[in-house]
Amino acid sequence: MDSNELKRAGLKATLPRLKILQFLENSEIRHMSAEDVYKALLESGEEVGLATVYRVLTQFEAAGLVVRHHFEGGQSVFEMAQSKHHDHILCVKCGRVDEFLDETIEERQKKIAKEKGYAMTDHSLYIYGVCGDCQKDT
Amino acid sequence: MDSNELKRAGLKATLPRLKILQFLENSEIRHMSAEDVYKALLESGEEVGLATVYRVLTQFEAAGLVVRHHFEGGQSVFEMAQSKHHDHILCVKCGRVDEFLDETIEERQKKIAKEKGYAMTDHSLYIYGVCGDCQKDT
DNA sequence: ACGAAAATGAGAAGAGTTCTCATTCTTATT
DNA sequence: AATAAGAATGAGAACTCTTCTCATTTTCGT
Ligand SMILES: [Mn+2]
Ligand SMILES: [Mn+2]
Ligand SMILES: [Zn+2]
Ligand SMILES: [Zn+2]
Repeated sequence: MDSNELKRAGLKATLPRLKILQFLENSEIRHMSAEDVYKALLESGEEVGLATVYRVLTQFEAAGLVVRHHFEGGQSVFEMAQSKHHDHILCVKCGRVDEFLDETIEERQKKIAKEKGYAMTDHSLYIYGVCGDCQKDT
Repeated sequence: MDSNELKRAGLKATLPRLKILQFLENSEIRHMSAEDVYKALLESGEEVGLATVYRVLTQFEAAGLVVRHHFEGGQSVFEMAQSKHHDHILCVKCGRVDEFLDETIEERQKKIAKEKGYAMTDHSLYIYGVCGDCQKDT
């Protein structure tokens, strides 16, 4: 029962929130835009408004249930929060997304922030390239 | 004469392009949105259309004269291209932007791309935090 | 089951950016 | 210097993504 997960997050267990949470948890695709989630729910026969999807994803983000990313292309992309932070490498041809965590980079970032006198709150790192599969296709 | 710089870039030396290029070159602020450029030109009495500013900045980007960044907040931000690539650390309170270049991070990124089988084309790294000045203010 | 408070959904609105197309400007050629 | 062909401009329409508004529906403690 996901309703407990919502309760724990301080959110009422409404139908739209349950549907969205279940969908995110069960989807094989980890990184999805609000529109992706909306369309997928529609196609599986679930009735949810687009405005609600946006609202709920933002609430999930605030509650720490999901993480929002700003990949190139203008839309926000969401994924279920994992225990450990990670960064992303994306294929500019097919949109594939891979994840990585590099402690050296993480440390360096902290060092840079300190050197520049900043109290670091966050960071975002995206590597763009052509994935192995797309390199084959000519 | 900036017109030569434009010619070299394969662009006709039109008045709007010259104005925008001069403004970018002489501005003390390095990182600006299209709207910033547009408003600044208006205020200094120059007549340029907003659509033209967007168009010209995109052309300058394609020509390698300027670099486009996607800072948080949804707008594209532009700066005159420098000889050397660099990344950014931004204050979430006042919007201040500092630049840095860390060879260790650069190398690590290449390594990660290789490990994941990607032919790396680009990367973007933003560190967010509270700058020294803003830490003082309460 | 009831009622107060919160959430939803449809569509309007907003922000940032691109597009359309009639008019103006640039530049190569006389 | 005048001309002409093609390119660039600017005003506003249009587009995309996201948030807001508000009437209606749902949740949940009693
Ligand atoms: Mn991820
Ligand atoms: Mn910079
Ligand atoms: Zn690919
Ligand atoms: Zn600051």
